[in-house]
Amino acid sequence: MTNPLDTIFAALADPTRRAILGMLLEDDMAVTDVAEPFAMSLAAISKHLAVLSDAGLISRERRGRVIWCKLEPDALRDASVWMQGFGQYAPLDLDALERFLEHELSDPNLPD
Amino acid sequence: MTNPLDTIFAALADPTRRAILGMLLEDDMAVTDVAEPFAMSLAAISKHLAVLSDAGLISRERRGRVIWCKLEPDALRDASVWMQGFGQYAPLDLDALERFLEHELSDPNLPD
DNA sequence: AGCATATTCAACCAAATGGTTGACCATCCC
DNA sequence: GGGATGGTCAACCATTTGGTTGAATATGCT
Repeated sequence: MTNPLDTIFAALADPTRRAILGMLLEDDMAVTDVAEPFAMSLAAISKHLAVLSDAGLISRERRGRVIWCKLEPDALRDASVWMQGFGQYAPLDLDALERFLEHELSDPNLPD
Repeated sequence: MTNPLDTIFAALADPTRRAILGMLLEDDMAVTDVAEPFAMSLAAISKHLAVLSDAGLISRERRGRVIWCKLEPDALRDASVWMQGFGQYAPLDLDALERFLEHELSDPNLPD
């Protein structure tokens, strides 16, 4: 009954979760490795991963005793398409993208 | 200190607020008129508009005793650009856009 | 079997969210 | 001035959120 976009946008509203997505953009990761750079408990990261998973933004696959997290960019397409309804802007602005990736993905809310 | 994307995505996570954005896409509206189709108090809508305004997604201008709400699509560009970093998908899919506009904007979470 | 590693679960907590109602300003009109 | 209209403010409430800690579960290693 709740719209998938509710869940997707809510998942994206947290800087820790966006940082996680940025990390997974480079490669699949185990939960422990995802948690490593953050200044919070493993359980907290596990919850964040559950939120991302519920939103369909990532998938988790157990292999042995480690659970591998994988980015699922398809879920973002829905949200992106929805937002394009409001755009008088160029939908593919690579320069702006690059600036944002620097500010967002290479400078996530990670501890020093 | 908090990232603008936090606020923008959080604002988009609520179906009422997305419906409001969809309404404002057609034309600027007074607060009372925005509230009219929803089954909740004017004060609640006023709060939603404040959230959207804080996120930069709309602006409000008082003219006489009525406050006009106006869509500010620029704020969405930032979020859209951020999301494009995750896309192996076509960033401008007009067919999908059209389908979404039908499901989302012409069928928002409005009461019957 | 026994221990270490990987991850989640459960209970708890503080703060934020989304709604309500009633009082309060501001503006227009007579 | 006085009344109706447009909107916000303040206090309150229930639920959700984002974090904690400690216990539990599952797998791998020797």
